[in-house]
Amino acid sequence: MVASAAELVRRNGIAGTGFRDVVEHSGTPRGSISHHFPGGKRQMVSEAVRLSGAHAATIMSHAEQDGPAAALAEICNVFRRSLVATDYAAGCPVGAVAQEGWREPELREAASEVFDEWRRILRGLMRERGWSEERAEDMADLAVCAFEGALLMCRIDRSTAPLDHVEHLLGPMLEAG
Amino acid sequence: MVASAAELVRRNGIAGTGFRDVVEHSGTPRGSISHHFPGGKRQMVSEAVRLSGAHAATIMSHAEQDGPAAALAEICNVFRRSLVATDYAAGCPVGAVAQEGWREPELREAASEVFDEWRRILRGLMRERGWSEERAEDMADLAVCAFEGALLMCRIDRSTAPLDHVEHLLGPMLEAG
DNA sequence: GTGCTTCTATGACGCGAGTCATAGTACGGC
DNA sequence: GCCGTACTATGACTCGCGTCATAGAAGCAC
Repeated sequence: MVASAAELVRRNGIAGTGFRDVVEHSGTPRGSISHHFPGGKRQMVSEAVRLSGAHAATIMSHAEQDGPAAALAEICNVFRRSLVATDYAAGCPVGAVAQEGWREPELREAASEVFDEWRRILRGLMRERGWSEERAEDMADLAVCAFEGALLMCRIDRSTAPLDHVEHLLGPMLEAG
Repeated sequence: MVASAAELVRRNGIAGTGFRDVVEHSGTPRGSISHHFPGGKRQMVSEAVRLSGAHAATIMSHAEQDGPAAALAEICNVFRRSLVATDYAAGCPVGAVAQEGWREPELREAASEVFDEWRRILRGLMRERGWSEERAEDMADLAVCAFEGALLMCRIDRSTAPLDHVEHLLGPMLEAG
């Protein structure tokens, strides 16, 4: 159910994702919404964001031993495949929450933690490559920002070019301190 | 009225911005909505995006003679001031449409044109600095992606640090081919 | 089997949204 | 003075949403 919510939020945003859509998409019973999510929609979206964030973090960690550029390439590949497979409907659920749900403290905090973990992973990989703490932090910020922005722009362009360019330019930068 | 719509969409997104909010914020008569916007909400948001996009384009153009880094710095400064002045409520209306309104062809096209113009401006400035056509295109993509992503992340972090980092890292890159 | 907890089914409720119809007003050309 | 056009006022209508209340079913300890 949380996975379905994440998938639908990716595509349609928070406001565009209703409980009715979620139960239909997941095949779960409708009557148990308020039982599993006593916190209502906020809770469901919050959990969906954390799930997606953790998923992305493990993807990056898979390429951990190959350095920061490989981690970026890996996550870009996954999202690029999602984009083309869904005809550019699937963006990033965390970005969706950052855009629509930032007023809700619960959602803002969930997104914040996800972004922090992503940056922490990249920072760690860059430090292993000999980056200074400060430069690693700045660069990790840049990478995550560019990645999120690229997902936005890919949908608008109906093309993976922005993501390709971001990966192509940022990859070498992440390696060489 | 369009300006008010742009301002409200920046803050609350499309779904979070109703006609009632717009007429209240702008002080315009409520009864004339369907007269001025026969295309409904879509039309209003579309015009708001184009207005904001043109506004940002003129801001970048003001620093035109000082090169691409100055143009980026200028637009970053404007949005940074908006962020702190509104306690991190004001994001980018174009980004909001890219996230929420991309399914509506009219909105998608409006956002697409705005992004294209921004990239075109940056590309032109970089070509003047001796960049190759291909590298200039890639780099312009990266700059706009990182900028949009930074606005997202600034709201979540409640800090201008992501935007600062993007500007500091990207500025020198835009100058030196 | 009985009773308790956990989960599911169904539907009603209230709210706020976008839209639209109808009526009213201001104003300029002739 | 008259009329056509441009704009405004008001409110009703429908629709879909999140939420909640109530009732029913399944599993399980004893």
